[in-house]
Amino acid sequence: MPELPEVETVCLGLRARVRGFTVDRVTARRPGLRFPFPADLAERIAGARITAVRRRAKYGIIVLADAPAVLFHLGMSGRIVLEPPPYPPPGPHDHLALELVSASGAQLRLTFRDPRRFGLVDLLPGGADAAHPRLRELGPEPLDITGPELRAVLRGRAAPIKAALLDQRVVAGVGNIYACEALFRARISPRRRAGTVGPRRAEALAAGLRSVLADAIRAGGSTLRDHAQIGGEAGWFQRELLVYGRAGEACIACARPIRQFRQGGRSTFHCPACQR
DNA sequence: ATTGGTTCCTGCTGGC
DNA sequence: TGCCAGCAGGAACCAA
Repeated sequence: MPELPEVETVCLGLRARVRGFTVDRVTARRPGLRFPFPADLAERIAGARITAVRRRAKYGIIVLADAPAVLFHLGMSGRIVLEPPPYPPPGPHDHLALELVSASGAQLRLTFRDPRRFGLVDLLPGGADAAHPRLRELGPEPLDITGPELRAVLRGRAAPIKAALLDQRVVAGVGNIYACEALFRARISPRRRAGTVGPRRAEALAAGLRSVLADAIRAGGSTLRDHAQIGGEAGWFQRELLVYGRAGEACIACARPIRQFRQGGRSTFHCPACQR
Protein backbone atom coordinates (compact mmCIF):
# COMPACT_ATOMS: atom_id res chain seq x y z
CA MET A 1 0.00 0.00 0.00
CA PRO A 2 1.89 2.97 -1.19
CA GLU A 3 1.89 5.79 1.30
CA LEU A 4 4.24 8.76 1.40
CA PRO A 5 7.47 6.78 2.02
CA GLU A 6 6.71 4.30 -0.75
CA VAL A 7 5.94 7.07 -3.23
CA GLU A 8 9.06 8.93 -2.14
CA THR A 9 11.11 5.78 -2.69
CA VAL A 10 9.66 5.38 -6.18
CA CYS A 11 10.30 9.03 -7.02
CA LEU A 12 13.89 8.86 -5.77
CA GLY A 13 14.51 5.79 -7.91
CA LEU A 14 12.92 7.37 -10.96
CA ARG A 15 14.79 10.63 -10.56
CA ALA A 16 18.12 8.82 -10.47
CA ARG A 17 17.43 6.89 -13.64
CA VAL A 18 15.21 8.87 -16.02
CA ARG A 19 16.23 12.50 -15.66
CA GLY A 20 17.35 13.80 -19.05
CA PHE A 21 15.50 11.06 -20.95
CA THR A 22 12.95 12.01 -23.59
CA VAL A 23 9.48 10.52 -23.98
CA ASP A 24 9.66 8.57 -27.22
CA ARG A 25 6.39 6.65 -27.28
CA VAL A 26 3.28 6.46 -25.11
CA THR A 27 1.13 3.33 -25.10
CA ALA A 28 -2.16 3.17 -23.18
CA ARG A 29 -3.61 -0.32 -23.00
CA ARG A 30 -6.92 0.75 -21.46
CA PRO A 31 -8.87 4.02 -21.40
CA GLY A 32 -7.81 4.88 -17.86
CA LEU A 33 -7.65 3.80 -14.24
CA ARG A 34 -9.85 5.41 -11.58
CA PHE A 35 -10.24 8.23 -14.06
CA PRO A 36 -9.77 8.26 -17.82
CA PHE A 37 -6.31 9.11 -19.09
CA PRO A 38 -6.26 12.50 -20.82
CA ALA A 39 -7.43 11.90 -24.37
CA ASP A 40 -4.43 13.64 -25.87
CA LEU A 41 -1.90 12.29 -23.37
CA ALA A 42 0.49 10.91 -25.97
CA GLU A 43 0.50 13.99 -28.19
CA ARG A 44 1.06 16.36 -25.29
CA ILE A 45 4.12 14.65 -23.82
CA ALA A 46 5.73 12.92 -26.81
CA GLY A 47 9.20 14.31 -27.48
CA ALA A 48 9.41 16.09 -24.11
CA ARG A 49 12.48 15.77 -21.92
CA ILE A 50 12.23 14.77 -18.25
CA THR A 51 13.78 17.48 -16.12
CA ALA A 52 12.78 16.35 -12.62
CA VAL A 53 10.73 13.88 -10.62
CA ARG A 54 9.12 15.10 -7.43
CA ARG A 55 6.49 14.07 -4.92
CA ARG A 56 3.52 15.82 -3.29
CA ALA A 57 1.68 13.77 -0.64
CA LYS A 58 1.12 10.35 -2.23
CA TYR A 59 1.38 11.74 -5.75
CA GLY A 60 4.42 11.47 -7.98
CA ILE A 61 5.10 14.18 -10.54
CA ILE A 62 7.29 13.66 -13.60
CA VAL A 63 8.30 17.14 -14.73
CA LEU A 64 8.78 17.64 -18.47
CA ALA A 65 10.40 20.55 -20.32
CA ASP A 66 7.89 22.55 -22.38
CA ALA A 67 5.05 20.08 -21.71
CA PRO A 68 2.57 19.36 -18.91
CA ALA A 69 3.98 17.29 -16.04
CA VAL A 70 2.75 13.72 -15.63
CA LEU A 71 0.93 13.27 -12.33
CA PHE A 72 0.50 9.77 -10.94
CA HIS A 73 -0.98 8.10 -7.88
CA LEU A 74 -0.29 4.45 -7.10
CA GLY A 75 -3.56 3.84 -5.28
CA MET A 76 -3.45 0.57 -3.41
CA SER A 77 -1.58 -1.79 -5.65
CA GLY A 78 0.18 0.43 -8.15
CA ARG A 79 3.84 0.25 -8.95
CA ILE A 80 6.16 1.70 -11.51
CA VAL A 81 8.39 -0.67 -13.39
CA LEU A 82 11.47 0.63 -15.18
CA GLU A 83 13.28 -1.77 -17.46
CA PRO A 84 15.80 -1.73 -20.29
CA PRO A 85 15.32 -3.50 -23.63
CA PRO A 86 14.53 -6.11 -24.70
CA TYR A 87 11.11 -5.22 -23.31
CA PRO A 88 9.05 -8.19 -22.17
CA PRO A 89 5.44 -8.23 -23.43
CA PRO A 90 3.16 -6.16 -21.17
CA GLY A 91 1.31 -8.07 -18.46
CA PRO A 92 -2.45 -7.90 -17.94
CA HIS A 93 -2.14 -5.07 -15.41
CA ASP A 94 0.39 -2.98 -17.32
CA HIS A 95 -1.96 -0.16 -18.21
CA LEU A 96 0.30 2.59 -19.52
CA ALA A 97 3.87 2.60 -20.79
CA LEU A 98 6.25 5.45 -21.59
CA GLU A 99 9.18 4.43 -23.75
CA LEU A 100 12.09 6.70 -22.98
CA VAL A 101 15.30 7.42 -24.83
CA SER A 102 18.39 9.35 -23.71
CA ALA A 103 20.57 11.70 -25.72
CA SER A 104 23.14 8.93 -26.01
CA GLY A 105 20.55 6.47 -27.27
CA ALA A 106 19.96 4.50 -24.06
CA GLN A 107 16.41 3.15 -23.79
CA LEU A 108 14.08 2.50 -20.86
CA ARG A 109 10.44 1.58 -20.58
CA LEU A 110 8.46 3.08 -17.73
CA THR A 111 5.31 1.04 -17.00
CA PHE A 112 2.40 1.87 -14.70
CA ARG A 113 1.28 -1.49 -13.33
CA ASP A 114 -1.78 -1.60 -11.09
CA PRO A 115 -3.85 -4.77 -10.59
CA ARG A 116 -6.56 -3.10 -8.53
CA ARG A 117 -6.67 0.00 -10.69
CA PHE A 118 -7.14 2.42 -7.79
CA GLY A 119 -4.32 4.49 -9.23
CA LEU A 120 -4.42 7.59 -11.38
CA VAL A 121 -2.39 9.11 -14.20
CA ASP A 122 -3.12 12.65 -15.30
CA LEU A 123 -1.43 15.73 -16.66
CA LEU A 124 -0.46 18.76 -14.62
CA PRO A 125 -0.42 21.74 -16.96
CA GLY A 126 2.19 24.30 -16.08
CA GLY A 127 3.59 22.03 -13.40
CA ALA A 128 2.11 24.06 -10.53
CA ASP A 129 0.35 22.05 -7.83
CA ALA A 130 -2.46 24.59 -7.59
CA ALA A 131 -3.31 23.84 -11.21
CA HIS A 132 -4.71 20.45 -10.28
CA PRO A 133 -7.90 20.04 -8.24
CA ARG A 134 -6.58 16.95 -6.46
CA LEU A 135 -3.42 18.72 -5.31
CA ARG A 136 -5.04 22.04 -4.46
CA GLU A 137 -6.89 20.72 -1.41
CA LEU A 138 -4.01 18.86 0.20
CA GLY A 139 -2.84 19.67 3.71
CA PRO A 140 0.77 20.19 4.81
CA GLU A 141 3.48 17.62 4.19
CA PRO A 142 4.00 15.53 7.34
CA LEU A 143 7.67 14.81 6.65
CA ASP A 144 8.75 18.13 8.13
CA ILE A 145 5.63 19.22 10.02
CA THR A 146 6.09 20.98 13.37
CA GLY A 147 4.02 20.56 16.51
CA PRO A 148 2.30 23.95 16.22
CA GLU A 149 1.51 23.37 12.54
CA LEU A 150 -0.03 20.02 13.33
CA ARG A 151 -2.01 21.39 16.24
CA ALA A 152 -3.36 24.14 14.01
CA VAL A 153 -4.79 21.72 11.44
CA LEU A 154 -6.27 19.46 14.14
CA ARG A 155 -7.89 22.25 16.12
CA GLY A 156 -11.66 22.04 16.41
CA ARG A 157 -11.95 18.61 14.85
CA ALA A 158 -14.25 16.13 16.54
CA ALA A 159 -13.14 13.14 14.47
CA PRO A 160 -10.78 10.60 16.05
CA ILE A 161 -7.14 11.58 15.58
CA LYS A 162 -6.55 8.42 13.52
CA ALA A 163 -9.26 9.45 11.05
CA ALA A 164 -7.94 13.00 10.92
CA LEU A 165 -4.45 11.80 10.04
CA LEU A 166 -5.89 9.82 7.13
CA ASP A 167 -7.73 12.89 5.81
CA GLN A 168 -5.44 14.26 3.09
CA ARG A 169 -6.79 17.77 3.61
CA VAL A 170 -5.52 17.71 7.20
CA VAL A 171 -2.11 16.17 6.57
CA ALA A 172 -1.08 14.97 3.13
CA GLY A 173 0.54 11.61 2.55
CA VAL A 174 -0.20 9.58 5.68
CA GLY A 175 -2.03 6.29 5.18
CA ASN A 176 -3.26 3.59 7.50
CA ILE A 177 0.08 2.00 8.33
CA TYR A 178 2.00 5.15 9.21
CA ALA A 179 -0.97 6.71 11.01
CA CYS A 180 -0.99 3.72 13.39
CA GLU A 181 2.78 3.81 13.78
CA ALA A 182 3.02 7.56 14.38
CA LEU A 183 0.28 7.42 17.02
CA PHE A 184 2.10 4.61 18.79
CA ARG A 185 5.40 6.50 18.69
CA ALA A 186 3.61 9.50 20.20
CA ARG A 187 1.74 7.28 22.71
CA ILE A 188 -1.58 8.83 21.63
CA SER A 189 -4.79 6.82 21.50
CA PRO A 190 -6.21 6.49 17.97
CA ARG A 191 -9.65 7.16 19.49
CA ARG A 192 -8.72 10.53 20.95
CA ARG A 193 -10.66 13.40 19.41
CA ALA A 194 -8.31 15.33 17.11
CA GLY A 195 -9.25 18.66 18.65
CA THR A 196 -8.14 17.53 22.11
CA VAL A 197 -4.54 17.12 21.03
CA GLY A 198 -2.78 19.86 22.95
CA PRO A 199 0.67 21.37 22.45
CA ARG A 200 2.60 18.53 24.10
CA ARG A 201 0.80 15.75 22.27
CA ALA A 202 0.97 17.72 19.00
CA GLU A 203 4.72 18.02 19.44
CA ALA A 204 5.03 14.29 20.10
CA LEU A 205 2.79 13.39 17.18
CA ALA A 206 4.63 15.68 14.78
CA ALA A 207 7.88 14.06 15.90
CA GLY A 208 6.31 10.61 15.52
CA LEU A 209 5.17 11.39 11.98
CA ARG A 210 8.51 12.86 10.93
CA SER A 211 10.53 10.02 12.39
CA VAL A 212 8.42 7.12 11.17
CA LEU A 213 8.21 8.53 7.65
CA ALA A 214 11.93 9.30 7.50
CA ASP A 215 12.81 5.86 8.88
CA ALA A 216 10.54 4.21 6.30
CA ILE A 217 12.07 6.18 3.43
CA ARG A 218 15.52 5.11 4.62
CA ALA A 219 14.36 1.48 4.51
CA GLY A 220 12.93 1.81 1.01
CA GLY A 221 9.33 1.76 2.21
CA SER A 222 7.23 -1.12 3.51
CA THR A 223 6.55 -4.07 1.23
CA LEU A 224 3.48 -5.80 2.65
CA ARG A 225 1.95 -6.92 -0.61
CA ASP A 226 2.41 -4.60 -3.49
CA HIS A 227 5.03 -1.98 -3.01
CA ALA A 228 8.27 -2.34 -4.92
CA GLN A 229 11.03 0.11 -5.56
CA ILE A 230 12.00 1.03 -9.10
CA GLY A 231 13.62 -2.10 -10.47
CA GLY A 232 11.46 -4.37 -8.32
CA GLU A 233 13.41 -4.41 -5.05
CA ALA A 234 11.30 -4.77 -1.92
CA GLY A 235 11.24 -2.20 0.88
CA TRP A 236 12.15 -3.37 4.37
CA PHE A 237 10.41 -1.08 6.80
CA GLN A 238 7.66 -3.64 7.50
CA ARG A 239 10.20 -5.33 9.79
CA GLU A 240 10.28 -2.20 11.91
CA LEU A 241 6.54 -1.75 12.29
CA LEU A 242 5.72 -1.68 16.00
CA VAL A 243 1.93 -2.04 15.97
CA TYR A 244 0.58 -2.36 12.42
CA GLY A 245 -0.27 -5.98 11.65
CA ARG A 246 0.84 -7.13 15.11
CA ALA A 247 -2.48 -7.80 16.83
CA GLY A 248 -1.97 -10.13 19.78
CA GLU A 249 1.79 -9.65 19.88
CA ALA A 250 3.47 -8.04 22.86
CA CYS A 251 3.83 -4.26 22.91
CA ILE A 252 7.55 -3.44 22.79
CA ALA A 253 7.09 -0.95 25.62
CA CYS A 254 4.80 -2.71 28.12
CA ALA A 255 4.54 -6.29 26.81
CA ARG A 256 0.76 -6.24 26.89
CA PRO A 257 -0.94 -7.40 23.69
CA ILE A 258 -1.40 -5.09 20.72
CA ARG A 259 -5.08 -4.69 19.91
CA GLN A 260 -6.84 -4.30 16.58
CA PHE A 261 -10.22 -2.71 15.93
CA ARG A 262 -12.05 -1.08 13.04
CA GLN A 263 -12.25 2.64 12.69
CA GLY A 264 -14.07 4.11 9.71
CA GLY A 265 -13.78 0.83 7.87
CA ARG A 266 -10.02 0.64 8.46
CA SER A 267 -8.04 -1.56 10.77
CA THR A 268 -6.42 0.33 13.60
CA PHE A 269 -3.62 -1.26 15.64
CA HIS A 270 -2.64 0.17 19.01
CA CYS A 271 -1.49 -0.53 22.53
CA PRO A 272 -4.40 0.44 24.82
CA ALA A 273 -2.06 0.62 27.81
CA CYS A 274 0.60 2.89 26.31
CA GLN A 275 -1.51 5.11 24.09
CA ARG A 276 -3.70 7.75 25.77
C1' DA B 1 -18.87 21.97 7.48
C1' DT B 2 -17.73 17.89 9.02
C1' DT B 3 -18.20 13.12 9.51
C1' DG B 4 -19.17 8.33 8.57
C1' DG B 5 -20.36 4.82 5.33
C1' DT B 6 -20.06 2.82 0.68
C1' DT B 7 -17.85 1.82 -3.48
C1' DC B 8 -14.41 0.74 -6.85
C1' DC B 9 -10.89 -3.54 -7.96
C1' DT B 10 -8.07 -7.90 -7.70
C1' DG B 11 -5.12 -10.93 -5.10
C1' DC B 12 -4.16 -13.11 -0.98
C1' DT B 13 -5.49 -15.50 3.24
C1' DG B 14 -7.85 -18.25 6.47
C1' DG B 15 -11.28 -21.37 7.76
C1' DC B 16 -13.62 -25.31 6.63
C1' DT C 1 -5.45 -30.28 -0.38
C1' DG C 2 -8.62 -27.18 -2.39
C1' DC C 3 -12.19 -24.02 -2.44
C1' DC C 4 -14.16 -19.55 -1.82
C1' DA C 5 -15.85 -15.84 1.22
C1' DG C 6 -13.94 -12.15 3.20
C1' DC C 7 -10.54 -8.88 3.77
C1' DA C 8 -6.99 -5.42 2.36
C1' DG C 9 -7.23 -0.12 1.52
C1' DG C 10 -6.93 5.44 -1.05
C1' DA C 11 -10.05 8.53 -1.88
C1' DA C 12 -14.25 10.01 -4.48
C1' DC C 13 -18.78 10.20 -3.60
C1' DC C 14 -23.01 10.42 -1.02
C1' DA C 15 -25.95 11.09 2.89
C1' DA C 16 -26.83 12.91 7.31
